[in-house]
Parts: sequence; C-alpha cells; structure tokens
Amino acid sequence: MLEFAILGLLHESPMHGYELRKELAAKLGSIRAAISYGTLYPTLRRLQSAGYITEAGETPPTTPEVPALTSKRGRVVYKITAEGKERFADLIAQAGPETYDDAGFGIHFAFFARTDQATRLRILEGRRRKVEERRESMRDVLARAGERLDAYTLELQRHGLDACEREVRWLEELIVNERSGRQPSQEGREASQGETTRDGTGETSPHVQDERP
Amino acid sequence: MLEFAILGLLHESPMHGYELRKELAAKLGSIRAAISYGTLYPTLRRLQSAGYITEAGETPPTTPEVPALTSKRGRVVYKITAEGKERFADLIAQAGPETYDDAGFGIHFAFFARTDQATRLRILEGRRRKVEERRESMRDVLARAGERLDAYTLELQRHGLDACEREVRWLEELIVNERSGRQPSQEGREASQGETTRDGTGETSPHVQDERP
DNA sequence: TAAGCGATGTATCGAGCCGATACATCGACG
DNA sequence: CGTCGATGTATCGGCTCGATACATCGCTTA
Repeated sequence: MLEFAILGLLHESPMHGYELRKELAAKLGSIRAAISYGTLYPTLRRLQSAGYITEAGETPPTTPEVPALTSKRGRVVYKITAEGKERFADLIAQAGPETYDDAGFGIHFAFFARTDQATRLRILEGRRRKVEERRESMRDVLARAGERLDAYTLELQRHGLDACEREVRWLEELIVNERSGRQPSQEGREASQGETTRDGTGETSPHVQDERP
Repeated sequence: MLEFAILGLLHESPMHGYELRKELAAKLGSIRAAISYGTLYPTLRRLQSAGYITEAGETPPTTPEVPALTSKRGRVVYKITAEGKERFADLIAQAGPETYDDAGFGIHFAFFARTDQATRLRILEGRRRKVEERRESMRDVLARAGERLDAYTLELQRHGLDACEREVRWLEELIVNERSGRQPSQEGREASQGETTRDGTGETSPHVQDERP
C-alpha cells in the first residue's frame, strides 16, 4: 500500500525521506495519519533493493572541499527508476479487493490524476459496492438489534451508517462526473483560484455538491 | 486495543472465538472491518497467560459417554476473571493518546455503557480536540495549496474536511447530552420502533458502570 | 445415497505497519 | 550561550492482517 504511495510521489520529483513523509501527510491527510518512520525507511530500502527506486546523489554540497570531516550522514534523495514506473502502472491496473478498503481506496484516489479513466471508473464502482455492502450490514444491525445493543453502541452505528450513506452519494456524484468526462468539482463549486472565500476559517459552506442554481 | 474489546465483550458473557469475532463485528461494524483470526487467537492466548481470561469448559457435551474418540477439538469458551475485570477498568480509566484515534475512540465509545460519566466526557472532549486539529490541518492544506495539488486530491481533502466537520458537530451534541445527563439519541430522533426502550439484558442506565463480581 | 457446499470453528505464518526511541545538525530566540 | 523546535536518518519490539490449512455439521441437489 505504502509502496504505491511512494512510487506515486517519486513519480513527480525526487525526494528524501522526511520530504516524502510530509508530502504524504499533505496528500493523504484526509485518509490516514502521518506515516511512521518505522514503516517508511524499511519500505524505501525494500523498494531500492527491488530496483524500483535509486539514490540520486544529493545536490552538490556547497563545499566540495572539506568533504567528510565528521562523516556527516546527510540526506538521501531517492528517485524512481523505469522499473519503478512500470511497477506503479501495474499497481494501478490490478485493482485487488484491498483497493476498496478505506486506506487502499484513498491512496488510489489520491493518484487518480495518473490513472486512466476506465480504471478510475472501475475503482470508484468497486468502492461504492463495498461501501454499500457495509451500509446494508449496518442497517441490518440497526434494524434487528434494537434491544441487543445499548444506546451508545446504537448511536455509533447510526453515525457510521450516516457516514456510509454520505460516501455513497459522494461516489455516485464522482461516477456521474467521470462518465461525462468532467473533472471533479469543476461543475458546481467555486474553485479556489478566485478570492471568493479568502479566510478559510469561517463558513465553509459544507461541500455544496448538488444543484447550484 | 483489541484486548480492551475482548475484555469488554467477555464482561457480558462467556464466549468462544468465533462468537467473539461475530459480536465484535456487530458492535464495531461502523469502525473497522471484522477482526482477523490471526489477531484474535494470539490475543486470546496472551490474555489467558496474563490471567485476564480463563477457559470455561464447554457446556457438558450431549454425550458424556464416548468422550474422546477422535480427540475432537471442539470450541473453547473463554470467560473473564476478576483480574480481567480490573484490567478492563484500568484500561477505561487511563485514556492515552491512542484513545483518540479512529479505532481507539470507536472501541472505547462502544463500551461507554460500562464507563462512568466523567470518563465519557473526558474521552469525548479528547476526541473532539483531535478531530479539530485534523480539521484545521486539512483547512490549511486546502487554503494554501490550491495549485500544488490536483483536482482529485483536492476533492479528497474536501470530502475529508466535510467528514471532520460533521464528526465535530456529532461530538458537540454528545457532549452537551452527556453534561445534562441524558442518554444519547433519545431527544431529537425518530427511533426505529415505537416502544422507546424495551431493553432486555443490558439496560445500560446512565450510571451502571459495574456489576457484581 | 452420496456428493458438494456453505457456515461453524480453531489455528499458524510471513509480512506490513506503528509507536517509542536514539542520535545528529541547524537556525532562532531569550 | 544555552536550549528548543524543526529537520533528518535509523532501529526494534510488538500488534495486526491476509492467506492458508484443517475439521465438523447440516442442507441442498444430482
């Protein structure tokens, strides 16, 4: 999973570990917490030994003289290889079942800009199917377990069900957009380019989504 | 994390592995997928060797005669011990930072019926704080990264931000309820069936929190 | 009748991932 | 002039998952 994200990021430009973590946090902030270094560095080494990425020598240090007095470690910049790009394309193409769980879907979605439309559609529909199943199962629990579960558990289920329904609607919208060849969020929303909402803290009209007059 | 959930469930009645998994799936269906056996069985053994649970001999098999011809494995029923109940209470009392991430909060919330009001409030507020932080960070990304990120990534952020805002509102509501001593979801909503609370076993009146050992 | 199938049930293994921890450099701020 | 936070690389123990294996039971169906 993380392999995919790293390849996707390095696809844009070479980076070192710390930078990767930050970019990842920004791009996937809505899905998962920042990735742990205990995951990142081993994965980088794994990818490197698999030949998907290589070390790209740091930009020439300002002083070529006095090179290694204290054997300074310095940052290690990685860049993607041709095999890495191929691997990334493969990972996009084969959408396994893990592509549809929360984390997997989020990561794939984050790299939709590098994914062809047919695959985008396939992934969106796969995700929708999965969320619908989850929703149905939760409806069942709520319907036939009014007495078995306590009030707090029920409240939790309700909140979860609500989130599911909302995500299905969101996916529906994206699918419709995708089919008609549009980019997301171009049609109804005010994009950020203008000033329109400069403050960002206040109102945040919750995600307009349908029927803008 | 799972330790907490298992102790919580066994607190209600003895169960065997398969049953635990199903109950867990029902109770936590809105938080996480069904738990893996590769997690469950090692955890059960860990809890057992720690003395928090013990094997409770299966209800006398229908045939006491012909006892063990094929050395049949049969199900292993576990029940919680006094130390286990103590441990569960401890885990409730000490709310670490992991209590506020998605999974941790969900599990704690699912057992709010066995949690005293002060702790409930503390956990709800801790969770709210965490979600608010997440929300702010996402607002930042959206505000100052209009061009750095592609349309799909932006859409993902928007959806995530929306979910955060919604959860904060949900938490606010729960906190208000909690402060006024009400049970969740009694006040505004149209319940699914007519008879308010017919509850059979748990009854979960607001300050239950412990039963006879 | 037997063959197959899905639910029930226990169990292990490799690999991914996390949190804690350690260590080192650098600019800023008091 | 010290120390604090950001930058930066790295390891370790332990939890968790998905895949896999195996066995029993009751039901349908050829």
